[in-house]
Amino acid sequence: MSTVKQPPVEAGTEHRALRADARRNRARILDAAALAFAEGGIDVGVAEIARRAGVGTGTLFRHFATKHDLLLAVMLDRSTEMREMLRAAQEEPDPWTALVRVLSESALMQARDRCFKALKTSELMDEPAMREISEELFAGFGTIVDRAKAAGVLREDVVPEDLPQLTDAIGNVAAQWSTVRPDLWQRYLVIILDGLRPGGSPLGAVAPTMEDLYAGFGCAAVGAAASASCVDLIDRSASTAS
Amino acid sequence: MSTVKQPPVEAGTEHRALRADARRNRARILDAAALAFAEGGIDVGVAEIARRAGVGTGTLFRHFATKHDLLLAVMLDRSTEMREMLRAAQEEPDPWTALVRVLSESALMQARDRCFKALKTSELMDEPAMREISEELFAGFGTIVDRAKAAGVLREDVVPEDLPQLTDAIGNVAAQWSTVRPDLWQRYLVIILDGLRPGGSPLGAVAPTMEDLYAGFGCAAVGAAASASCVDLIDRSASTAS
DNA sequence: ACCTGAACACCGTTCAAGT
DNA sequence: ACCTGAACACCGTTCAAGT
Repeated sequence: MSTVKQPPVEAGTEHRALRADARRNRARILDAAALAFAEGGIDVGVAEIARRAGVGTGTLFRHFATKHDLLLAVMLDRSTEMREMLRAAQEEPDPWTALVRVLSESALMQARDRCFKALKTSELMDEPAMREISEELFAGFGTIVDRAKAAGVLREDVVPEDLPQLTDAIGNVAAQWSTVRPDLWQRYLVIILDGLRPGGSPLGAVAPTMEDLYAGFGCAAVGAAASASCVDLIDRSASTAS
Repeated sequence: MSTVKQPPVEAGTEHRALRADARRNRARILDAAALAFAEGGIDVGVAEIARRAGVGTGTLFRHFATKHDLLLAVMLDRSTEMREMLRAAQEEPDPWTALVRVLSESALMQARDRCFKALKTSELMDEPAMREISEELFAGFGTIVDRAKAAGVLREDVVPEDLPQLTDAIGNVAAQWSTVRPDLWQRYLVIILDGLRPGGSPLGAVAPTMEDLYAGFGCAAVGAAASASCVDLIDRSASTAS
């Protein structure tokens, strides 16, 4: 006869002596969810995840108060993998190779796991835990970009905050064609890499800041004031051609 | 006491003398849906669309047998706009400017309308009507690419079938930052344009075909055999740098 | 011939009842 | 302290009853 609802285990708060069966159930739910999200996308029913984990749906919601929380836990794991990938890339002696590794390996990660797409769609980036890891990832991007610039192999007007957009662009192609043409993304990686060499045309829009990135993730409404500068861009780009 | 279900008006079959009120309702539903999808994404409830259109949900489903059909009808309209945009771009005297226009204007379209994203996510590309229009769009892409190659302003190893991926990549950025940084996509457009100039590094993956593109849209399962060629790419790209 | 809204199936979430 | 599944709310879809 519980009149007050018991709050589930917080995501951040570390498990203070969970009962043995509870710990095992939590782990099985996470595993089942990660697998289900990866191969089925984020629309797989929570009932199926519970079934695959061998628990009741009530148990699932005891550990993760909402489906969103479950997805968050899964994505935090994935982000950890990404962080380790970045750390490895930083030890790469050649600065250009390091940049290529970051771009191509994050494309491969997105090709393998369907729920990376959810990072932009869903409101996952509002979570403080997610931002914390992102901050670390961005720091890693900074090192990669700075080294490449210092070595003179990367155009000077690119900033670390540009990298998420680029990994995204390539990752989307990699994810969409992962079965039919698993290597197709490389074409666009090469095109972008060529465009990142020093001595390119002026970029035409001021560099994004950290605040821009976070604001962009939370965006819900639609703007309609972007049409004006299009003509400018065409003129500028045309004058550089041929 | 209708025992047999009456099929709703087919999407392709042109309205053979709809009753006046029915025609008006159909138009109002389409308008309401287009607006709702554009600003709210494809997850807006069909009940809200019906309410905005001033009809009952039953009427909505009489005209469009399923929500998917309604979305299809809306997207066919949007594709028509895109076709007209392409036609206008083809009349551009300078081949390079024509290419820039196609890329930037499709980015702007995606920034304005949230449901362009649904084109890849949803199974909309399975529809014959959608393919028909796509075929026409691809033909337009072909003209743009051929002219630019002939003028010597575009690298030779790019094919028309590459354009959808590139417009997608830029369009995604445009859509995501449409409110916060409506011009941000231009940075990546410039980078990609620079990478499209003649004399770039070898692309590293064979060009996509029409069949690849259609297969990619229908893809549901996840492949896991793409990791091998990553190292090759890094080596190849590193040797070209500095 | 077309419109309508109550009714159904499905999915995320809750909670009283169990151990 | 934790697990469970029936029950609830919500949304896409249907259909018997209306005009």
